[in-house]
Amino acid sequence: MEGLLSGLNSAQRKAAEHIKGPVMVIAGAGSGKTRVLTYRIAHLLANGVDAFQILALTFTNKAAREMKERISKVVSPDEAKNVWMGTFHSIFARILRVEGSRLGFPSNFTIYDTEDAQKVVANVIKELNLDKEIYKTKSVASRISAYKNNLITPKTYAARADLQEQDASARMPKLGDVYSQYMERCFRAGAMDFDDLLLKTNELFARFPDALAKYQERFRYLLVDEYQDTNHAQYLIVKALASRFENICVVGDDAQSIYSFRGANIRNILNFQNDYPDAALYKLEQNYRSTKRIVSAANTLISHNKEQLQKDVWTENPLGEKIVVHQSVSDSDEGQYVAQTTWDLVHREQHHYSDFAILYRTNAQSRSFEDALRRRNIPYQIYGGLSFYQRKEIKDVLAYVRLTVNAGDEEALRRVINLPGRGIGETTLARLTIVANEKKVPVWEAVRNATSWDLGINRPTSERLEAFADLIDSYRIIASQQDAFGTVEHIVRSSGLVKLLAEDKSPEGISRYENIQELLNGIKDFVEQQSQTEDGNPSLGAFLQDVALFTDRDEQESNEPKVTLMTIHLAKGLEFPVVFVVGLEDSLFPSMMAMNSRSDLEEERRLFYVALTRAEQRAYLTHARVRYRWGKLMDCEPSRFLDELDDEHLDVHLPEVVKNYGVPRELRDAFGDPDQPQTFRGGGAFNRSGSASKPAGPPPAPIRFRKPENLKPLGQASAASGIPANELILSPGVRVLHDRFGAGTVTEVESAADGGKATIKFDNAGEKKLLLKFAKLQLLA
DNA sequence: GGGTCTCGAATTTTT
DNA sequence: TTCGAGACCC
Repeated sequence: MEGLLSGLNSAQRKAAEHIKGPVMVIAGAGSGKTRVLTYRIAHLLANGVDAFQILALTFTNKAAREMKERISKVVSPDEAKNVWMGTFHSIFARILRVEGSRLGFPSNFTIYDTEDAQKVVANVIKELNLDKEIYKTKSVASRISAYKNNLITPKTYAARADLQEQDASARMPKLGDVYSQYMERCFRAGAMDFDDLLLKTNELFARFPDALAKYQERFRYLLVDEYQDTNHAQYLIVKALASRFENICVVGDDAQSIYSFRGANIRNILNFQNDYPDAALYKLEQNYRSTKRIVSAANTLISHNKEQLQKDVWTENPLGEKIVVHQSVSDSDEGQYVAQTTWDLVHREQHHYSDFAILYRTNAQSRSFEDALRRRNIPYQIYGGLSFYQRKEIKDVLAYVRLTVNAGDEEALRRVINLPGRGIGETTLARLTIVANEKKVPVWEAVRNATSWDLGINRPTSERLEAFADLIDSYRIIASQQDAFGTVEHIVRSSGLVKLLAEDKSPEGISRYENIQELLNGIKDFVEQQSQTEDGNPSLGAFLQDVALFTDRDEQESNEPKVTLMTIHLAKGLEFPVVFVVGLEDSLFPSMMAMNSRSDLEEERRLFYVALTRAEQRAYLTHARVRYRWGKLMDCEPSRFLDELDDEHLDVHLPEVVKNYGVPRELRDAFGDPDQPQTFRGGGAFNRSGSASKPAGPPPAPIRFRKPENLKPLGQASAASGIPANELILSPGVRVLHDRFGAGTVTEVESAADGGKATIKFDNAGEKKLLLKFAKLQLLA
């Protein structure tokens, strides 16, 4: 143990060894926060603390998993296993499975994801006959979510004139009704949404002091990672649990608080010392990640924020290269610059593709980079967007599973009752809902008793309903006899889902079919994993609990080095040798919606801080002068944040013609004039000078110069000319490699508005027609 | 009850 | 532009 701790610097070590009483660790970017948490837990165990008495809360599954792995290496894996470590949601879901009956929830309650929750809201709005133009599903759902995160229940809401007034002035006087009806429906379905997991935990602890005492007694040592991102509900849970022994250690960085739009409250960390006047404060200020220039630029940037805890991040790392600020003509040009620079660095400095990250403010920006990378045949991986478990076909299968485990699950029922088509339509469903509401029972009850209850539904339809109920009941029997894999395999076959998908021979349909296979493989893995641990449970119910909160996007990690593309939000906690922060333009970054208030703008600045501090060796900041947004060509001004970096660390790239203008404020004056867009629509000249200033090196794929009037993103420009970008590298006879099908030969390439298709004869998988935008094809030499 | 078309909205999103 | 929801028609 001593050896372990000696690997820490003095601040890290003090934070790890201070185990009694409240501790706050302010951990600057790259300062070894995870090391401290890991060693702190190891140190607790070494000092005789029972592993069962430690609770560590994180925000992502990934963070929890990584910490678990690290701890297993330091102490015995058996002991590490006994530490409760997980996300707020998974830990409290686990507790609610045990204690939820006190609140009237079954132990097999369903967890509704955001999509499910929104569907419930939409149904309620409809049933209450409210104007859906005013009561927009999404905004109603997010209001409800915000209330829950602030522990405002429908009952509290009814007593809060201020909130009601607020909603009334947003023309939604009935919001309280929607909210309480929503809660009622979830309750009846035996379902909790993500916010409920926190809200109900608070309710449990408030209403049942013995339950609180039990967990206070059990979890004597609390650790909370990313404390700056806790919302009010999480804050209260932590506070309640800690109030007995006050052995609480929170770790965070106020400068990296970027989730206020989800209810995260930066005050929680700023006020920690008010909550615990005796709290010890440790600051981790030495950065081990980035060069001096990057650290210094980031410090200067964040110093523009008024609200922050005082700290002084420094590093012993080398000075490093200047941060490159690059201006591009257009968004597609920006993509080309990033791809070209990546290619150059890989070929001239022996970087691997996995060293690179392209970070953007919004997901929509990924396209120009995909296009450019694909043209150079640079492998990349986009993170974010739909995760595997959010795909329709996967959710369909899981809906059957959910319904099997919890018959009350109304959203699951609605999803699959007519999938595949069983002649049960909207009208029937509406009838069922009305009757269920009248009787205050789950909709399932109405389905199950369709023939015996008087539903006002014709005979054949009632019989179809009963047949459906029989089908689900039969799954329940299978589930009690077989493991999760056997059950789900049976479900997808006998429900007709597989047949439905197998009939769809389109590339998308094939991909959906493959996803189901993938899901089954995943379940097989789960079952095998469970059978390897002594207290493992391979049942369907256990699988569902595992999967409900695993909406993670870190599933597929391949061995092949790839460039990473993700939003800055997703990049928090990660690091890369080379980082491109792209789209640094006012109203994109900072976002248009964040420019109205100082606190919003400060959050955007923190976001930029997070982006910049992901970089270890090199950082590139790019912005474009024009960009396609919402289908329109827009003039863009450089981000105000660029002005906030010190010039001495910057290396500013401009197209030759404008080099002598300086940056970036002047740039705005020179090019921000919307009346003269022609100035820089002389695309050709700028393009040429732009590429002339790039480091030498042959581009591996053809780059076409656009005509002035054709200044469009690559995909569009080339589609117009009949040669979609994707197809530039594909032609009959070309050998390619597909993730799943292996090697094959292209036999035909078709143009299409959506990016084209290719027919490929695979060596071992036969001939397939693939949509190029889905098939991640690699060229074979 | 199921398919097609048109209209409208469009940050970030650990769970 | 792109996606999804809802209207409309068979």
